[in-house]
Amino acid sequence: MPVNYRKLAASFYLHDDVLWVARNLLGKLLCTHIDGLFCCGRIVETEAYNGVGDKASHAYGGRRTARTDVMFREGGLAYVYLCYGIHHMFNVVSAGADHPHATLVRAIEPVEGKEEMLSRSGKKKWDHSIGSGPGNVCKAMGIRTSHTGQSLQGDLIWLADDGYRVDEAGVARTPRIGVDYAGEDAKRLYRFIITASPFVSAGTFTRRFLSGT
DNA sequence: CTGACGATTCACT
DNA sequence: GTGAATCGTCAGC
Repeated sequence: MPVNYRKLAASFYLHDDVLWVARNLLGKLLCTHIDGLFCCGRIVETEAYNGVGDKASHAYGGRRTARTDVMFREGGLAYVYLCYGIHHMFNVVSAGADHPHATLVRAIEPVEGKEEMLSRSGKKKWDHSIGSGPGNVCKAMGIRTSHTGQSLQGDLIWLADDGYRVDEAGVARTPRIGVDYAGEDAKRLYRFIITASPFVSAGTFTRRFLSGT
């Protein structure tokens, strides 16, 4: 990892407000050293899943199963699950034990290891879709469901700060994507994006929401 | 054991 | 905009 990167401290993940975590993950670097390849990308889109009271969360109502168990553990772990039988989704578990908070990383801007990401994506030509959307993020970074439960203090998957700062004017909040089933919770502004990034997913939805039409 | 379905993506119209 | 791909998870029997 480049010398100016600082791995996020364990204390970052213990914050009890998942909205704070989701907001402050913007601009941080998601790094992986998987299959012998080092890659990292700057996080530009996140979604917060706010504990047992959030209908959109896998932990809603205190549901604790083999899959969701990791969310109930102390913050600082990776929660990776399979969606639609095909797509791997990477989440950052936060807060203390028995507070199942998670933040889904939905988009990154590739910074290091771009060739490896392109290769993993299976695409021939570079384009924004490489880091856009939660399934694509995992594909590019090599993250798989077998990595669920991994410590983010470890050397497979971790988060880093290189001093980059995201000012409030460059951040927007919208409802989350694909959680229409969650009733009132579907409307909450739990999605955070760096507005100017071309890697942010769900562009049509995002523009419509932000323009109020 | 069975069946319905999902925090999605992509090809095609 | 529509529909198919594809399989682990979980509720229910």
